[in-house]
Amino acid sequence: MKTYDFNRIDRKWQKHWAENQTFKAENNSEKPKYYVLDMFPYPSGAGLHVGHPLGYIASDIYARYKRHQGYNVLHPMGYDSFGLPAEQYAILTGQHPAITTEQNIKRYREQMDKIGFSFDWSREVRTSDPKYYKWTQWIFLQLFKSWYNKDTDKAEPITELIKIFETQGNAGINAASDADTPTFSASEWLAMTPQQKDTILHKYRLTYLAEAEVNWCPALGTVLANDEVVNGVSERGGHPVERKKMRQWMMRITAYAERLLNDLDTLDWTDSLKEMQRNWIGKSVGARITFKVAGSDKTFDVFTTRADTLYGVTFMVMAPEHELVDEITTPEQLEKVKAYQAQAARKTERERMTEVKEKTGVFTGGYAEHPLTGENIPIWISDYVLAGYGTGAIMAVPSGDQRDYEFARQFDIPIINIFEGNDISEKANEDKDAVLTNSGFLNGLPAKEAIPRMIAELEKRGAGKAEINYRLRDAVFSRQRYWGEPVPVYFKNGVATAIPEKHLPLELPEVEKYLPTEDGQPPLGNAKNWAWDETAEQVVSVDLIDNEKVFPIELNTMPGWAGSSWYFNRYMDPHNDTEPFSQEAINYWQKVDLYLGGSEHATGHLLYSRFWQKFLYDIEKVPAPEYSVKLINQGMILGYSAFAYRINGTNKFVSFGLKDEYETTPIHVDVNMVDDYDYLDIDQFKAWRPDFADAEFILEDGKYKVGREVEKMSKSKYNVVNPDDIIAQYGADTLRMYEMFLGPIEIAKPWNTAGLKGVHNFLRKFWSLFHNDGMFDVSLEQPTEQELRILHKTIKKVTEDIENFSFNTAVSQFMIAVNELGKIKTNKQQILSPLVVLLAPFAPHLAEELWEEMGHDESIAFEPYPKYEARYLKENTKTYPIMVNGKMRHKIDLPTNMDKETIEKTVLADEKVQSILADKQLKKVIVVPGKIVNLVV
RNA sequence: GCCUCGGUGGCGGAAUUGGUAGACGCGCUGGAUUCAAAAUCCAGUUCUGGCAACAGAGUGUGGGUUCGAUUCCCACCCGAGGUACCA
Repeated sequence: MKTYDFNRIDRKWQKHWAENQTFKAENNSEKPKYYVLDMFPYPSGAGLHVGHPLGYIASDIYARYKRHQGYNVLHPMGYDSFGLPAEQYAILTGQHPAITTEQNIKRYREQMDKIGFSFDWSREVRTSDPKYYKWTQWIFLQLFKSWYNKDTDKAEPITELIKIFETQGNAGINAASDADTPTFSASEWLAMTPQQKDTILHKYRLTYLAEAEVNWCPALGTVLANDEVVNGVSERGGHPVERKKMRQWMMRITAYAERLLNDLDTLDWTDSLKEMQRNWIGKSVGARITFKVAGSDKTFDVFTTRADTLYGVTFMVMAPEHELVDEITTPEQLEKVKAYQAQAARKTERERMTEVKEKTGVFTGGYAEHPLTGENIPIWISDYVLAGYGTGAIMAVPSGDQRDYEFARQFDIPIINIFEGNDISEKANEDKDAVLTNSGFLNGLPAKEAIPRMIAELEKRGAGKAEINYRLRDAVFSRQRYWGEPVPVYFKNGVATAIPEKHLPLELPEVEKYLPTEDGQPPLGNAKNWAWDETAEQVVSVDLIDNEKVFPIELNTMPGWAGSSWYFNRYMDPHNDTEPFSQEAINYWQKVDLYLGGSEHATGHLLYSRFWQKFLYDIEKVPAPEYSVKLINQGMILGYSAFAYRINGTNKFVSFGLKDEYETTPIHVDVNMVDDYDYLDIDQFKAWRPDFADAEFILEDGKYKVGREVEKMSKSKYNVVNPDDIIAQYGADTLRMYEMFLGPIEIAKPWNTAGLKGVHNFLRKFWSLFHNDGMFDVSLEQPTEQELRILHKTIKKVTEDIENFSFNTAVSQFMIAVNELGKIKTNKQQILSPLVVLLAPFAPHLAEELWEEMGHDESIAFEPYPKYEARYLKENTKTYPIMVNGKMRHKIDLPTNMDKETIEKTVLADEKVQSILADKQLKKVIVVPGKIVNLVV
């Protein structure tokens, strides 16, 4: 007798789809297009766990659903295959990262294939493939060759900028450029050496070299971007990070800050995700105010959002690294200032963060002149002012800013109270509605009115202007690593020069060691062939470097986010060898229609890729300034860790319920040794690790119960569940449906196998509807009204649920349908056939099998999606709850098309209603048609 | 501290222009089947009281609007995520 043989069905149809290339998408079609994208994975050595495919399953359901609806669906997958783990493995073992990566990808592919995804594998991309990174390098060079014109609000060729320099100098240019860009005339430009010109151009390029304060991680031997540093330690590995000045490649993402911020309004993303990006960009509107150094013609600027508080300034604070500090420090203060600067430089990010409580600082001995009153104001240095934000200096208003207040109290600096009715003995007043006093022409005004007046006054005096600042910094683009895209640039006597585009890709050279060189150069410093011969136009040995024809190539590689910042466009035309993607392909697919991925990429990938898309839009390579309007964040599936409790100092373990009677230490045990009722398999546990072999146990009810805790799924916590195991036991369709059934896709939830059986039962029951004693048995009889109602209700609800990405409730709808149909033992083709199509996105293997059994030759994958018919949904009557004073007393069935007055009359005429109302005074009747009748007594 | 989201049975979670709270699944209880068990099927399952009919309470807490609030408003408590000396 045949049963629901899911293993056979899975294998059969996965083979069928692969052999027939069922899901291969064409770049042109009569059908409307739809592009469903997943964030591609880094192929790690650990393989996939049940948490990884959650988003892939959801997107696969939607992609399959769209195919049924008649769309030409692009649903690709690839690998973000440059990355640190493969490199670290290479350092340990000497194995080339490409080999490790290849193995890992193979494993990932096998695991993904077992789940039955409808990816178009002919479009697979890998960021570490030279054919792919050729174009990552190409985009890098386009950025290198561009500057940002704030007047046209877009990127433009640097050659145009050079023309302006040659004819007019740079005075009239409104560009996104470094703060320290000098002003020069056309003749001054023409007189510059190539090196000087190069230095200037880097202040304008969208990728540029700069001496920048970076997050240096000594343990990893590389710099990190801001989003790769979490709580002062590296995101990967948790190593300490320090601030260090280094010459680095940078990406001028700040040029796009305003557009990145504004266009968030056009995106259909979750509020929290948009908010994260808004905070990260951190726009603040304020003013730049210029202060003169007393007794000198030097000036310096501060940035403030509260220009109106200028009369309350009693001291200035500069960041310890501020360039003017050395000049203004008096000989008497020199020693203290130097000591403070040295101390500040030594501090790691983490130390700075933990020492926030107390303000520290040193007086420089120098004074600034107040731009309005002319009074002398002492200049201090302190690390509470950051070199990297605003101008690296502030005007301190202790009565209006809590940090300044604390600093003033700490060092006994006077406080001028500039707010009416404010008590400055305890804290500063940060209330924006407070009215100013002691503030000359601003007295009596709140901040809202005072700020523009102050800015106007400052502009009149040439001492300030309105300005907008962003928290967002330019992104560091250099990594001192081997396993990344080489930067296609060589250094011609110090001038960074692009390798001609026709010679891309600049392929990663072989090295003997993946570690930095002995003199501290990045790993590429170990490469023998890593010099550029300008005349031969090829890569040659470093021994030939003569700095006349042969020059050294850049040793840094690109960061992990480079390759992932444009891959979604490459899928449209993945094998193109003459351009990143053809205009034909991008004009057909346009952009991603649905993007699924984790919110952990909010301030990394999702920001950088928007930036690159906008740049590609500016240079007219892509048709849309945003590539992903609709984004869904799938929540993580967490591990359900299990603990055994070892009694301290012994090899004895006590069961969870009794552990409080002892001093114990919890120890992670492998969740695969624990059953659904939290009981530990003691024999397996003893065999697990040698030191547990002779462990003793204190049991409760003859069993050992473990403790449970929800944690991130990770190998070290022994809470990893492999999808392969679930599939072997229950089949791919059960895994798919169960992961959806677990709860809404966007929330984090622990993996718990408890409900698996329920979903598996559903699939078995569904299969049973088509089979009688294991034999296929479907009748061609006409369905009854009741059966049609069940069918059409299910079509309606499932469709709505898919459209709302509410896949957990969609699965519930299927279960309801199969229960209802099971009760009346339906086996009618006219009911079951549409249900199979409905189920196909969720459980494609079973659906294909049943579809074939029903006598179809073609795959179900493109079968038209069934539509519901309203006539089967309409109920002719509606049960109205009859409420008395808001409490339900009775129910009456009434026709749905009855009007308000008739309902009222009918209800009042009802016998039961009259008996309820018999001795009560009726005050009013509230009728909500289609919903309720409320009698108020 | 600030920003965002959330808080519903023993558990995962349903329920939106405000209208019978707890769909569906798990678990649990009882029954059928079985020598027995597993599996399967049927019934029940928010809590309290009651054999029951039924009564009362109930969506984090307190208040408000409303005939009627899980849903809207105010205040607070708790949790998750993000962010932080950003001037």
